[in-house]
Amino acid sequence: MQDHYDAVALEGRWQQRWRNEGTYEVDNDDPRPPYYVLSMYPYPSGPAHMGHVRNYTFGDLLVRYRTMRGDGVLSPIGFDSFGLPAENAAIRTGEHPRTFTEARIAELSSSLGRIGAVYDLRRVICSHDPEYIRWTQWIFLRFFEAGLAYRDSAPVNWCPGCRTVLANEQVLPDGSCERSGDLVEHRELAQWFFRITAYAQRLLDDTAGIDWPERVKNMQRNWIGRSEGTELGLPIADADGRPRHDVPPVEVFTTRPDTGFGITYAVLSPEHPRVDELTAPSHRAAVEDFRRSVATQSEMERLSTEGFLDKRGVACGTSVINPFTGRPVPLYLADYVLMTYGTGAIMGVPGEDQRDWEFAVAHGLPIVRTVQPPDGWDGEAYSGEGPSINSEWMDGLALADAIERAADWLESEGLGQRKVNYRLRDWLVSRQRFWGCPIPMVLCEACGYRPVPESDLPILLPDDVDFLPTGQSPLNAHAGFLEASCPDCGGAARRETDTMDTFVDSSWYFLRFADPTNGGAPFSGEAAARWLPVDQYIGGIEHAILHLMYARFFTKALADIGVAPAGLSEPFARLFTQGMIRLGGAKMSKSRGNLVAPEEILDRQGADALRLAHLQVKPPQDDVDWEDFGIDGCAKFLARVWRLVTGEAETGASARSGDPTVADLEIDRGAHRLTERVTRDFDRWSYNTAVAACMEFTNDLYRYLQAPGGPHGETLDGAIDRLLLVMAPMVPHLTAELWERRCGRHIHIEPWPIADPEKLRAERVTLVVQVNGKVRDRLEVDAAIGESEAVEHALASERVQRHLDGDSPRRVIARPPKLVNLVV
RNA sequence: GCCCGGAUGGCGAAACUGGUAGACGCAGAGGGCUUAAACCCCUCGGUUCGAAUAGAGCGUGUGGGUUCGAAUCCCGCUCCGGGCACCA
Repeated sequence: MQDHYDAVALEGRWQQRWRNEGTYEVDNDDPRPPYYVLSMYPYPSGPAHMGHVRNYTFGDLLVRYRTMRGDGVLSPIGFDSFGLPAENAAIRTGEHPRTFTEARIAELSSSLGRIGAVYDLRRVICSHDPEYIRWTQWIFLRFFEAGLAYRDSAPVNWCPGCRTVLANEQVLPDGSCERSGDLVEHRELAQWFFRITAYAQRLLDDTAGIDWPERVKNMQRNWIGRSEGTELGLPIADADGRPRHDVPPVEVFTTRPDTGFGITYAVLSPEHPRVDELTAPSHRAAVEDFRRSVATQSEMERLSTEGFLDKRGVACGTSVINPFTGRPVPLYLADYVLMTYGTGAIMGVPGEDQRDWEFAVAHGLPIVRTVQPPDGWDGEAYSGEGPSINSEWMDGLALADAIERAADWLESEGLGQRKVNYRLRDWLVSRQRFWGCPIPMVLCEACGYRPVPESDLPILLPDDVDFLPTGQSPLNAHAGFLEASCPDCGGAARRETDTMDTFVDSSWYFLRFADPTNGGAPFSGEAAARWLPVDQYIGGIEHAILHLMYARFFTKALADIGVAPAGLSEPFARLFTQGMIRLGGAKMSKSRGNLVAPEEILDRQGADALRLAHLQVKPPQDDVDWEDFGIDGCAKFLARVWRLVTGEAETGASARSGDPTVADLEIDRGAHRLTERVTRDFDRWSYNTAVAACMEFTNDLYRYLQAPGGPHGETLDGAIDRLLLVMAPMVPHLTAELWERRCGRHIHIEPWPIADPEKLRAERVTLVVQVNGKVRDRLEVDAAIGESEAVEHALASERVQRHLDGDSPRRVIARPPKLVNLVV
């Protein structure tokens, strides 16, 4: 065992061996306890980038660790292989997205292998695989049957750059496209939706039972945005200011029904369906102008007009009745009232809402306070706690009581009812793109949109297509694809050319992994029940809302319609979100051109050094700067371990015999302590400290070996065994090689070492002696020292005596064997 | 504006339930090995005063508090990061 550490050569050998021997393949009837580790499947963009390396290193560590712990670990990998980049490349070069994508998959797959990540490669799935398409479409049809998929005309976010509709989630707060950065426009289009809002409450409630980072759960709760309030009707006023009974009232939603006496106006969204009906002839021209200007505004412009509320609203020339006072108040249109939230209309209560206050001032409307602001209040609207005023039968009530009383009154008078609103909208899944899963519907002139029969699945994308520079989906021009017959009447029909948002594919792939070759169903209930929920899901924080929310929705919906096991309500029992990698302060990404290619490091220093650097640099959940990585230091440490184990380092240990030395005892104890620390650190995602523990122990071994009176050969062997075993999940190649050389066995199927509690206990410990809380001395004492003995020792210390200044301690706090604090 | 996190040496960080602040690594200094350099091995290192390997003071963003004892718990503030945001 004298040759030098050649990481690159030995890594290739081991990677091949794990693949050939199927070391990490697991069957669905494996007798070991099931454990499902999943790293988010990647979009195949070519060779792995540093973010991939980080993600798959963490996942791989866990797969190997749990395997050594005795679990039957399901470790699958797949590719999120539909999506825009392949289609953009096709538009540029003419290469079919499928061949383009498959080349990228081969590259990515190979680089994942090169970092030493191991998977059950029999279970690989790709979103664009015909079998996967079949079951994605099959699920769409089940959702359609269940009323969870529907077509509706809706104002949509249209990205002119991508020439497609975007989900709300894909529009950035400044109104630009998440992907292309183009300004998103508003258009009215008929689109396919998934009814995720039907699950809003369950998606909210069930966050309580999953072991996810609080931050992510919080983001999801924010996104769902539950709001409790009351919906009430404001009757339309006639010319004399009396309520009309021949037309329905304007419905508004409010969280503050207690402010009802302060309603001094009402506002409709410009898109509200009753605008025409409720506009007086005298105001029609102004209202029409206003609606046109709003429609052509981008989200950005609409936001930028903040602060000029006089220009952002227009009067309708009609009035509605404040049901609390019975008096008429004017009706307006304003662009800040959204048709997509609540009822698309609001009541204006300037006294308690700052935006309403500003609107009232801009339009010369009266302001009536209905909550008494605190003394010295010099602000405008007051939305805090306080007794009701100017509110007749509510006067004097505290805020919470007033809200209840007002809601009760509205309900008892038949004027309104309590209601819960959510910010969450239905999921728009239509994309006017080619490279996605076709939506399995046809449009029959006679029957309308009809689902294609199950026997026709999968509906596949044609190969003979031309990509136009306009970016239009070539499906619209492909006669063979378009042509269809109606499954109901048999008449001519046109196939749907919209494809599904790629988030649909990633909303159920983790279920398919449980049963990836099932030809009669997306997966069997039995297989899903065995593996799901995923025991540990690992991915980037950037998926905190979209992917994770959609996957949760799918899991619940599939369980409800009897496809997934009834008891399966959540897909991912535990979630870990790793931090991003930055370079020069910016997130590393292809579009920024600041990628560091892992391949170069793999060629030079090897996968183990790169993996170790990822583990060591920072706590895994933190964002990390590439500048902070110490690859060289990690490579140096691995070479140090190599020399220690192969005996290149001078040991002389094997020559020793006889009674155990102090070094023997301490090294043995250190080895058990190492085992304990690494185990605990793995279980709590503290990989940086696990690496530190290994380095520390290695340093200790070197020092002991050089000091006179070193350890016996057996002690050293035992210590090295433990060191290699606990390092195996982190640096799998080096440890596998050294282990095989030592004992001819395969380290990755060895059992995980257990720390002997007896050996964790030290015999001598440091007793800290404080005087008035300041450390004045440190004494080596027996670990079993008693309280009085510890105090005795402390008082005997010369340094301590000096600080006691002749006094005897007024109070003694003894925590043997670690600390004595003398108070004078 | 609302909701979450953070803040510790030159740098990344560690400190399990309040009990030795700075483990481990990077960068740095010194020494050993070597004809020499690299590699490798060992040692040092928060800061101030001090000749000191003597001793002492000060130190975990900031101001208070609780406690024998606070990086850790409580209250106020500052700064940084993230999420949501005309949401009625």
